[in-house]
Amino acid sequence: MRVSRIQAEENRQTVIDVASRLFREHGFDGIGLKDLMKGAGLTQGAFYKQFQSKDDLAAQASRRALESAFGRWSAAADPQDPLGAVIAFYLSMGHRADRTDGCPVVALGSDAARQGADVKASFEAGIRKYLEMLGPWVGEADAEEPGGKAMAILSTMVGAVLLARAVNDERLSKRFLQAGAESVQRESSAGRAKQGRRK
Amino acid sequence: MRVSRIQAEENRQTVIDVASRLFREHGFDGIGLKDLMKGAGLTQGAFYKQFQSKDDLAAQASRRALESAFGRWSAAADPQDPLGAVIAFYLSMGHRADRTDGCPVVALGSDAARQGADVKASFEAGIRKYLEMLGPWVGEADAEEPGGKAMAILSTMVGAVLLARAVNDERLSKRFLQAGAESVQRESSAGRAKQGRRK
DNA sequence: ATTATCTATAGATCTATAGATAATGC
DNA sequence: ATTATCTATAGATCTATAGATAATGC
Repeated sequence: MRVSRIQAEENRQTVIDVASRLFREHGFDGIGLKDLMKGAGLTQGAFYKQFQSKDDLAAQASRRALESAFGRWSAAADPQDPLGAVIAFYLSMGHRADRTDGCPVVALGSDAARQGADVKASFEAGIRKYLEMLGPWVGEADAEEPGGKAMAILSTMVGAVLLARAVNDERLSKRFLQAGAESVQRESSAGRAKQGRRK
Repeated sequence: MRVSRIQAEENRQTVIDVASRLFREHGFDGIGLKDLMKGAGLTQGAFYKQFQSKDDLAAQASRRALESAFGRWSAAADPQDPLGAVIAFYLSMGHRADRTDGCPVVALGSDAARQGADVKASFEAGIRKYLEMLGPWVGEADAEEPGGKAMAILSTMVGAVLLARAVNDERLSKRFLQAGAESVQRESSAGRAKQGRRK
């Protein structure tokens, strides 16, 4: 029954990956350890050799989910128009429909607010990375502290997808995504104009 | 043990009120029927004479929560500068700290996305009311369909509070709220300028 | 000898239902 | 007679732990 240390570490990573997706789909309270472990091909009994508690896994899975989402932004951002490219997939009906692999801030933001400091630390680290990436795109210098324009734009993007998911009417959802995209474009081009970098 | 019909109806309303607050605090999956009923001074056994299921209560409590939040907007909105007044409390550290009585879209938006059509219908109705109220404040005519500017502004407000709650660092939270407020003011004054109503 | 995973289980809690009780409503 | 609420419980599920097993690592 025992497996090698390498295999055990691989299993641990698989559990974190699976949890990062299943938590986004069902919420932290919406799925149990049994189903999380089953998703990784293991049984519930193996859990506590790998993690301290369900909260511990929630923190690690949140970190993993944010990293994965950041990777998507990096991959999508083509050099010509990185913000436009990110907006195109973030503010889309595809993203609205795909909680499992979508942005964890939207999928779990309300849940994260009820969690402990560890889960919030994972979110905070991921959110800071988003802001660092957004800053230069909207005409803000690389700075220690994130800029207000990047923060407002991220808020608009997150809010638009959250609202698009909270309603039944798909036409209304589309309008939230579209309105968000237009607003972000306005805000960002105003920023770049100030720097004399309007395209 | 039996109470009058009037008392029974009062009890029902109390359960809905209590649930609208406790769901915002703990999430739909984070609190059970026993504690919900205890909050209204009843026992769990009385639940199913009043509601079809927990989902049924979730839909009714969501409706109640949105109505209550809309009431707060109406109360806060002074005629001189209604948007400014709403922003002042919505994008505040007080609102960040008070999930229980705060905006249900922020407190339960991620959860609502996982719920059935009834809960989403409650959210949709409430969100449409928010938009109807916002429209005229940002220079949009009263129309059948909500305007894009109001939708973008609501997205920014919701997103800013969601992000402010998902991080540990209070300074970062404040900056999200501040950045959201400034962005909304920019967007709305641009709207009013177009209509020649700049103050 | 150590240990990663398994099966089994403790003890709590969850939603929902059943039957008893006592007050209302006719 | 009806019924709003109560106590009690069914049956499922939850997190966490205990002990068995079998392969690894020394």
